[in-house]
Amino acid sequence: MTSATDTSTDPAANAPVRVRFAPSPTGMFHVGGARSALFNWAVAKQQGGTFVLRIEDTDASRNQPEWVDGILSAMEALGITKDDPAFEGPYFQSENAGIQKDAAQRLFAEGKAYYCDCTRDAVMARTGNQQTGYDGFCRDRGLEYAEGRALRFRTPDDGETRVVDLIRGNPTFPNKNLEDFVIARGNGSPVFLLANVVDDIDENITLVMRAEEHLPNTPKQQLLWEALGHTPPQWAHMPVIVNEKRQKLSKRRDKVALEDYLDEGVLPEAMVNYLMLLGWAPGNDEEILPFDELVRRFRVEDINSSSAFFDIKKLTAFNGEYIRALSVPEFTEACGPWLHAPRAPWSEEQFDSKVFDAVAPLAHSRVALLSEITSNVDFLFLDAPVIDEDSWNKAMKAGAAELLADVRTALADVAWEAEALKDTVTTVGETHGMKLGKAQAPVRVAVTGRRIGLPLFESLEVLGRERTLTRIDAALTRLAEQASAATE
RNA sequence: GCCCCCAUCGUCUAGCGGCCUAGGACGCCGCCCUCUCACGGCGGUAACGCGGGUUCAAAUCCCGCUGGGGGUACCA
Repeated sequence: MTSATDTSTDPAANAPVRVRFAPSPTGMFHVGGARSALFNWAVAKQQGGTFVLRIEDTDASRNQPEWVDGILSAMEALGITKDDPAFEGPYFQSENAGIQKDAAQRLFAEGKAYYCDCTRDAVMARTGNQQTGYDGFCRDRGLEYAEGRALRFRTPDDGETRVVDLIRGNPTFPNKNLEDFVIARGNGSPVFLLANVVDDIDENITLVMRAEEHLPNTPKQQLLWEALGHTPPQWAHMPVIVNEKRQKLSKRRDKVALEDYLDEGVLPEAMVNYLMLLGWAPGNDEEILPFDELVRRFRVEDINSSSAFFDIKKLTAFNGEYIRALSVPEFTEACGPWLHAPRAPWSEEQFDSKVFDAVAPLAHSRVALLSEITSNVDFLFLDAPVIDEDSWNKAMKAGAAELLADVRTALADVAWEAEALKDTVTTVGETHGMKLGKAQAPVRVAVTGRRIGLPLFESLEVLGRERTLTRIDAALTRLAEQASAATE
C-alpha cells in the first residue's frame, strides 16, 4: 500500500513547469544555494515555465532584513533577474502565515493532526532515552488547543511512502519510521515542514528541486500534500556540495559566500558556468559554454546523484578562460573595482588610466582572478615599488650590482622605447656574461619589486626613464649597504 | 542507534551490456614558445572500492560487504 496515489484535485498534467527557490535569509548567499537557484532557473527557462522565489523568513530570530537584499543582488549577479518574465516573486513565507495556520486547523478538524503537550524529556523518559522519535502518546487523548500544545501530524502506522524522484529513483520509506511530527508550535506558528508545503501548494509548484539534505523530509511533506488534498509535485533531490573532507559545505568551516568569490574577482559568468557543472555535464566533452547553451542542454534526469567537491582551482581556471575571452576594453572595465581605493593600494591621484590602458593587454592573460590585477600593475602607480624580499634575494646575487650599474649608465641615454631598452639590457648583459633571461632579473626586481610580472621592457617604457633610473639607483644604494654590512 | 542516499583518474565528470586498450576538463609533471611569469602548443601521470551472481559478453544489471555522506528539533 502506497500513499503516493493522488487523493483528489489533479493539476493539469501538461501545464508549464513551476519551480521554486526558497532560501531562508539567515546569512550570506551560499554557493550551494546559488547552484540550486541556477538549476531551477535553467528548468524554468528551458521549458517556458516559471521560477518562483520565496523567502522563507519564518524563523524571526535568525532572519535579518539585509540578508534578503543580499539574496536578491546575488541572484541578479547570477543573471536570475526580476525583469525576466520567467521570474515570479519574491514572496515571503511569513506573509502566508494565515493560510498555513488554516491548513493546520483543517488537518486538526479532519482528525489528521492532534494536539500534544509532551515535553521532550517526557518522551525520552517514556521511550527509554532512545532517539526513536515521538511515541504517539497524545494521539488519542483528544486534547484541544491550548497555549504550549504543539500540533502533530498523524502519520500512517503501516505501509510505506514512496517518493518519485527524478534524480534518485524512488526512495521508499516505511511509514512506521515516520514519527508524528510537529506541524505547528505551541504558540500556533507553523513549522517549516508545513509552511513549506502550504506555500508550494499555494504557488502551484509542480517540481520541487532542492538539495539532497531535504530527502528525509520528503515522505513527510508528501503525506502533507496528500492530507491537504493535493497531488504531490515531482521531486528532484540534487547532490550536496562538499568540501575537501567530503562534508557538506558549511558557513562555519568553509568559504561558501558567493559574494566572497565575486569580491575576489570571479566573473559571475564563470561562477554560473562552474556551478552548473557541479553534478551535471552538458555532454560532448564540452565545459565552457554560455548559459543559454547550458540551459538548452540541461536535463534534470541527468543530474548526478553523488556529492560534488567545490574545487576552487577549477573555478579559477574557468575564470581565467572567461577573462581571456573578454576584449581588452571589457577586461579594463571589469578590473575597475580593483583599480581604485579601497581595493587598490594607491591613491586616486597616483592612478593614471592611460598608463593602465597601455599595459592592460599585457596583464590580460596573466590574471585568473580580477583581484590579481593590482599586484601586476602596482609598481606603475606607487611612488616606490613594493620589494618582495624573496624576489630580491633571488635576483640580487653576486654580480647584480655591477650589472645594474652598467644598465643604469646605458639607460641614461637610449631611445626610451621597448625594443631599444631590450637591446640595451641584452648588450650590457653580454658584457657580464649573462643571457637576457638572467640579466633582466635584477632590473625587474629593482623596478617592479618582483621577479615575476608583466613583460619588463614594455613596462619600463610606460614607467618612463626618470622613474626607472630612480628605482635602479635606490636598488644600487641598498646593494651597496648590504655589501658594506657584509664586510664589517 | 534508527532511516535514507551515494560509490569511474587527486578533483569535476563521459559512459546508461559489446564501440572501453575507459574519453574530456582541472590539477600535477615534462617539452616547445619565450626578457620573468603567464598565455598558447605538444606530450605524460592517474580511475571503474571489494566479493558474489546474471549474461556468449558488465564500469554498465542484481545481491552482499566495505567505505563515504545526509537526516534524525516546537531550525530551515
